[in-house]
Amino acid sequence: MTNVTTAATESGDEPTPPARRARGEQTRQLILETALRLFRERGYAETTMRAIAKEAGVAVGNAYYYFDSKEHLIQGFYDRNQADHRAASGPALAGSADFADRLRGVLHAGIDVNAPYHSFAATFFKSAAEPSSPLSPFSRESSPARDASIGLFRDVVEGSSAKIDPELRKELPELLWLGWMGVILFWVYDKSPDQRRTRRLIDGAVPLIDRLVALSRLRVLRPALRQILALIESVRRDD
Amino acid sequence: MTNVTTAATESGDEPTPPARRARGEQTRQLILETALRLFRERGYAETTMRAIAKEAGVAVGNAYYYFDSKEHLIQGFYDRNQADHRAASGPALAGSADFADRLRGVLHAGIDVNAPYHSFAATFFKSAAEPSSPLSPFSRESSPARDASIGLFRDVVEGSSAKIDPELRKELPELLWLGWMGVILFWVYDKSPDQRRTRRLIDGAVPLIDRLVALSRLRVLRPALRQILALIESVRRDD
DNA sequence: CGCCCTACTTGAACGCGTTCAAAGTTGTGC
DNA sequence: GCACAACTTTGAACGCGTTCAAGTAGGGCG
Repeated sequence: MTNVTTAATESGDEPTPPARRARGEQTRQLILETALRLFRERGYAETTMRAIAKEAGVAVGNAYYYFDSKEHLIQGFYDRNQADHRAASGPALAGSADFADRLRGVLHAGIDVNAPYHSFAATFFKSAAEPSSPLSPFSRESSPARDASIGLFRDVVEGSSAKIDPELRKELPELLWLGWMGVILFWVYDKSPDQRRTRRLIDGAVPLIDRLVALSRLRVLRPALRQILALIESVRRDD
Repeated sequence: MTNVTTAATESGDEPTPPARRARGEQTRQLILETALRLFRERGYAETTMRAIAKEAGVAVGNAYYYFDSKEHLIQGFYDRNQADHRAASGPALAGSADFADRLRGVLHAGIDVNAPYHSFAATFFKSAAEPSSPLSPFSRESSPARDASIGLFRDVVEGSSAKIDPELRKELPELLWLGWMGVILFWVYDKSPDQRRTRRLIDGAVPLIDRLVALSRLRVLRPALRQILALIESVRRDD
């Protein structure tokens, strides 16, 4: 774990906050790094806040000064993972203009990136499932990571040579992201060696999606497509 | 099968114990009833094991004699809910032979039954999301409730006049159950008044499913259907 | 320099889910 | 009746996440 924060803390001119003390930010990073390391080494449930504090050389209360709860520490994991996913998707997005290739590449890259955390991800996944939790992929707190992820699928669509119905094209990135959440859900439950069932799911589903997307321009299917898009729209309304 | 887990599990087919002592079963029911009542009144997280014990007039430890954990109390909720769902589906299943009507009726009945528990269901949903949890809808412990639920959707299919591709017909109950899990997932996250977005989702999705199922018999779509069924099969393999 | 203000830090304490050794209760065989 | 074993019940105690009143420190201003 390389300390990425030094550069930021050394500069004496921070933009938004009063640039007076960067000491706190150092402690914050220290606690976060320590926590993520222990999560990886021992698992989430087995890592106590007391252990994190002790290992980081601070008091328990100090961790709560920087993080609202133990769960909030995972948000850092999310953010880093999202960045890794984009990086790992680079080759696939640069290598082909074929929609199916691009989608398959990004999905497999996502699984690659998450693979080392399979067992540990499963245990903290339960936190993410609670709708009111800030860790939920649908929560306001997760929206930066979510938007970044949707952006990744926007790149899949926009960089592809596929001819797509314009109305569908608009919705497709978010729909693909939703599908990706489904894949992650499947992956979390996947106990097969190397999660190969998830790989098969991706390889099998991508051609189907590809064909479905291509069919979206057929005039015969226009009413059906419209109906689906209308359903999505009507379901999205309200709050 | 190997029912060695706790002394608390149903002793229905165990050979050894003399069936004389049913006194424990009374206490077990008392604790369960009290717990579910308090969950409904105060919510899951806000109901403490101490409060359940006090309200039931027993010691905390006694609750743990019959239930491995606070989460295990929810299994009772599951079972009852499943029975209620079937009962509430009666009219819809008796009233029409139209596939869409039957499916819509069963789905709405399921939401009706769960509605009183919406806020509390959301908090216990996080337990269900953990793959290793016995509360997971895919777990071995949940298989009785799961099988019963799949059976409900089998009734939807078998009692309907819809003409369905025979291969699809075989898989359809389980697929509909999976879809039902998706609806529940959506419902848990649905914060609109009376969860009306979930109602709209059902009303919008049912005709689409109905049409899709009807199309399954078209010869042109046979290869596509085969491909989908093959994907399901290939993903199901392994463990 | 010295004082203040505020960002930061502390650790005891709280209530929680859970455990467990001990005690109580009850049916059965002698 | 008695003793024994199995079943049931108890509540103090443990370790956890979390809170909070109290303390510390270091830059800015007089």
